[in-house]
Amino acid sequence: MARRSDHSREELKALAIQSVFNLVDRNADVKVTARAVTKAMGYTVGTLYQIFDNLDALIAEVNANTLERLYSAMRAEVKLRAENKKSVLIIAEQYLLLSEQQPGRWRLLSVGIDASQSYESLNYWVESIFMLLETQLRQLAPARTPEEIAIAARALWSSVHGICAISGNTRLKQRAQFDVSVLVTSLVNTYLSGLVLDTMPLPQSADNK
Amino acid sequence: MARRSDHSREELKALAIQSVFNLVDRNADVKVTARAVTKAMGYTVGTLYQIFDNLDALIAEVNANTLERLYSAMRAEVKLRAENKKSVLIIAEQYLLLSEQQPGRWRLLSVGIDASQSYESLNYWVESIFMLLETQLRQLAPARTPEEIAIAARALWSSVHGICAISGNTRLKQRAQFDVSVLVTSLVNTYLSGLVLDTMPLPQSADNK
DNA sequence: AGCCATAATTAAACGTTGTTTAATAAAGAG
DNA sequence: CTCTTTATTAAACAACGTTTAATTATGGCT
Repeated sequence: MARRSDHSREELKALAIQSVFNLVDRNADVKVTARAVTKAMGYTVGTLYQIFDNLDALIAEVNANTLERLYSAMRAEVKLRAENKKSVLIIAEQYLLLSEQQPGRWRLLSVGIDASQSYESLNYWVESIFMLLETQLRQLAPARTPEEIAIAARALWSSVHGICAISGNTRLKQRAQFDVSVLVTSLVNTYLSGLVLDTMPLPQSADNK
Repeated sequence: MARRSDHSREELKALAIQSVFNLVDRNADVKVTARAVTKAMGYTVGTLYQIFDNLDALIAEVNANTLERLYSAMRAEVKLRAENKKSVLIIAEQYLLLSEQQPGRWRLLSVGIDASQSYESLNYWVESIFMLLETQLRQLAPARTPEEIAIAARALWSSVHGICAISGNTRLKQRAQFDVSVLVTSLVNTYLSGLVLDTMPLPQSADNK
């Protein structure tokens, strides 16, 4: 059952990524293990290490793929429903949609963010999303400086992620638990109101180490 | 080297928790493993399972301990510096302080939140912090309904956590990275401005799917 | 065609993890 | 002093990421 050369190295990479998607889409809580992935590919575990340096590298590529799709969806929705609804809220809702409708992919992304590893491809798409977000923030609050806009974008992104991470994972069997979308909407709307209405400037980054 | 009965069951529990603190305080990135903890206690691995159901149960107790200390610190600082600075910002800064000055304990808490397990003791202290936060929010925005206050508290808590989680772990070697405290301050101040100034009500939880 | 070097694939192994089980050794009761 | 009980340990288990050695197929060469 050895050597098939059915797939080129690039095909194997894509196959591995697709296999991870299949695994976590079928069961969001599944452990994405090296043997499980390669078995789903129709190979044995060793093959993974001919394609990737290690399992984390594969997960990073998967996450980059997820972020790319997320970015495209955000961009498309913003273009489609411009003037209709606040664009920043649309962007946030797309992130929320990912965490709700593809929880497996989102969970992979969520733990990957903490992984302390900074992979190139990952950062590229995060930066892209930041740029998209900053563009909308600039339109919304033209009085703010570029640095204030950059800070706002990062604060918003991290906040929406935090809401999804805590309220999404904490089992909702808890009493008086609020829907995640309510929290996200509240955060974005209220923060944006403050950004537009408040005359006090945001703190300068000059005082950071 | 067997049976010492030097410690009662309760003492062993406290010893285990303290050992975990010692481990992560010495090195925030260390893997908290069953064998490492019991070795630090002066016992072998099996002893852990006579005290706790499993390793996660120990970590949950550690996290409850961390949250209790955090709650006390928040409460003390709010009382101490009342009228001086916005109390909500003080509360947020205490969370930030934990993540910066005791990163090991914070990391344990951070991954524990995603653990999908809801331990009693953990939830108790989270609820306590929420109540403290809601009290301050009520004073700050008396016009808001109790539900709006509750939503604001959860949105703020999750957001501050998200900022610490993303900006704290992503290696700051990144260009143009902003200090975590700047992001937290921006988020809290701007959100609070919106909460006070904006006349639009927060979204009701009735209109969500 | 047939052989050989090269490379892909696998099987097996290593060290480490959480957890369980059987063996050991200490403490208290009679 | 012996016996029962129980804390503690040593050893084992399965699963994990990763590495190594053994296979097996492919493509080039004569």
